[in-house]
Amino acid sequence: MCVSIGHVFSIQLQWLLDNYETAEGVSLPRSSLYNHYLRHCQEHKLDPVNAASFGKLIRSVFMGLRTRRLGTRGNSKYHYYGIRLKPDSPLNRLQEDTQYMAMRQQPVHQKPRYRPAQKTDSLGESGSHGSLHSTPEQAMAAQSQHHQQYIGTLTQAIRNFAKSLEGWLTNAMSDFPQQVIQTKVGVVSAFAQTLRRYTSLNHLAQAARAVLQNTSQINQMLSDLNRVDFANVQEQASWVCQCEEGVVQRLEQDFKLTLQQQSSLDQWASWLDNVVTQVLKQHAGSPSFPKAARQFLLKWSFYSSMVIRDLTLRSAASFGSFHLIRLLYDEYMFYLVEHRVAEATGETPIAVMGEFNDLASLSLTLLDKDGNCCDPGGIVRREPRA
Amino acid sequence: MCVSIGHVFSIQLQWLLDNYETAEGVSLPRSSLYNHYLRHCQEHKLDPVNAASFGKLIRSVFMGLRTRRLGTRGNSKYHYYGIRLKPDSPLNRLQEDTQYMAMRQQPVHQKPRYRPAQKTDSLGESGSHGSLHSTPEQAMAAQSQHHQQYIGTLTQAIRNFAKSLEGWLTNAMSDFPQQVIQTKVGVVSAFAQTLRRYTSLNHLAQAARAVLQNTSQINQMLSDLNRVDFANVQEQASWVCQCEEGVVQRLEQDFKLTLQQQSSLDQWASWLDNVVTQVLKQHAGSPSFPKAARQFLLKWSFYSSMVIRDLTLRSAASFGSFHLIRLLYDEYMFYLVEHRVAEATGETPIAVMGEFNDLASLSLTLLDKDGNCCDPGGIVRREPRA
DNA sequence: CAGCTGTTGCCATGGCAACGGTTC
DNA sequence: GAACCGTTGCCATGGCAACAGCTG
Repeated sequence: MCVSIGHVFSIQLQWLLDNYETAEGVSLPRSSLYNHYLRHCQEHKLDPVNAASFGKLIRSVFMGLRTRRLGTRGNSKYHYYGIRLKPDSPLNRLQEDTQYMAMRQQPVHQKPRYRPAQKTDSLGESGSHGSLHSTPEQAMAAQSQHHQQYIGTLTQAIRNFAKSLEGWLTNAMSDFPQQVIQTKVGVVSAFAQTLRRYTSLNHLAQAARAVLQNTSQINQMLSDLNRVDFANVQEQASWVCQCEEGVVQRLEQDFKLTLQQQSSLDQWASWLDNVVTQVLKQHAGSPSFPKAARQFLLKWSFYSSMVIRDLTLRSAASFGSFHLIRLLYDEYMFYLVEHRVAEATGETPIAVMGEFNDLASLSLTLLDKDGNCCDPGGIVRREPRA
Repeated sequence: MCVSIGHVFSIQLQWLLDNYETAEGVSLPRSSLYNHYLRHCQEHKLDPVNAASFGKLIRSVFMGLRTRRLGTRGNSKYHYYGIRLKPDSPLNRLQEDTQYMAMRQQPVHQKPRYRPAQKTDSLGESGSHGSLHSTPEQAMAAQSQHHQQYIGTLTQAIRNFAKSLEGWLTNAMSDFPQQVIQTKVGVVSAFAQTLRRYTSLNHLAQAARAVLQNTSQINQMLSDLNRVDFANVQEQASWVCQCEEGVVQRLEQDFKLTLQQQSSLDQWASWLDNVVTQVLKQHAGSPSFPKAARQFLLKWSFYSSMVIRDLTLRSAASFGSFHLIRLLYDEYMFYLVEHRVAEATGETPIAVMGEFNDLASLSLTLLDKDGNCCDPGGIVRREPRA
């Protein structure tokens, strides 16, 4: 037993020593180091310690680490200062979004910022990535290439919410940061609208994909979902929706199954498609088709809300994931149903619902390709702030 | 300006000195001290600093405060150690749930616990509450007077009870005929259900009240809500819900107004009541009343979801508040509608929707009484872990 | 000069694990 | 002895306010 613990420990330790080294004047975001660690654990089927305990480990291995909080105002993140990824570490390939900070790591207040043409040697000390972008412009460029890191922002925010909701509900106390800055809400053109919704959906889909590919999140979702009291949900919803219990149960089972199989967004999309087909087939050809379709959307949404509600009351850790996925799936459902209605009535989807078609004509499948938009994420994440 | 800041500061300071004093061997939960402070600020229309800054204030006033974390395993709460409420403070009346801890505050491991007849003097040094109960029996009695604090514990117990009741019963009756078991379990689980939903709703209401009383949160909500693109919401929802735009806009305006006025839960309850009345009055007396009522619930929920969706995509800081409030209001809407349907059809609410009435017969108003239990919060927060 | 902005010190809170005392 | 439990140390993260360097 002692042996196995020691063994596991030495694996962790070796991994740390293999991939990181002490280095003056550079820092790493704690989260990226910890995320690497989590990934490592997942790959080697080790169960990870939490961030706090990991901190102890790190500090016991690399003595003398200091703490810094870097980032733009209101967005500071904790960093370990005095450590870097080894230049030859395979992790460099996994996540390249951390090094661009390296160039700002000298205790600052030394000045060589924004001196484009002048290659200051204060940057030279790190032989690795930091120096790959030896001018701010290059660093910027690098940064924009690493937009992927923003994908998780939404889920992170929501997860944080889920976490803090617990606190609210118990303590009934909390205060938001006082960043109440009124921004005028201008009149937005339909085009801008469509564009925004496009990018929103795009980001949603990317975030959702990240969730659905993460085994531990999936597992958390499954475990949370299994705690949901579907009998209660049905009990309340049935009066409102008048849905057959059998249908609802089948959907529940199907959903869990699909989740369990770590389905891709593609597979989810066809699952959703199939649901719509099944539900609406009995109305095919009937003049009541549009009405039935609308009712289906209403009820689908209602059931989703009830499940989300249950998850909230249980402070399910996966609340954020479910919320995210629910948004995306509802949106897709909307698209699917509209499409069916358009087919059924012979109208074009545009006639069914104006501009929505512009958005909806993107299928999830399209969104599933590796999102390479270079939008640094101002859409979903909070604007840098005006 | 400096003067006014100084003035405000001195008010705060005077209030602290008036109500608290240093005292060895006793502690106060930080949250209760901070809650008192918030209440004081609210009453005097001062805007409060956050808990962290309040901590600085406290420590600058009462030097030498130490930190302790007391509570049952997994439920520890931070306390200031070395301070107490003054015996003559009016706050004693407000919240009597903190002092019973006093007798356990000696750094412990000293042993005079449970030595009924022997009046140890280790308790003597504090002239106030701690020493009023110099035997465990008296302490018990005092404790039972402070039963308010147990409200939370009670709900916790109820909930745990409700949760495990089913399992117990199934086990206990494992050798009864299968049908008997099923019937019994059914009855009991319905009951457990009711209890569970009662406690959930209670907590929801308390949390919502905290949100609605917090000016900065309200402001955040307003600002976020004003950014919501209701035109877009309506555009999507109208096809599904077929609601009149005018009605929706009026609701939107009303909602914002009610929010702006920092309405109490009572006022919100009557607002909701009024909404139901307005919407359903055109169906009064009609046989389609129940149907209309159900449709209303569906559409209400759908619109809520759309707004929440918009808030999510904007990463609104007040997302959590809205989510919380939405859960509560939906629940209340459910109750209201059911009640109306029962009236309209002449059935009892129970007939309309079985056991739900048991829960629903609590109005929000009842829940609005000051729930100041210091419930360690096992209800909504995640269970200690299995 | 006044106004921004990144950084950091001080505080809060919370998870986990170790410790020492109690109970069975 | 084993199991349990309250407490505490060490770590994490995050808000706010003060500071200092920029920028206009």
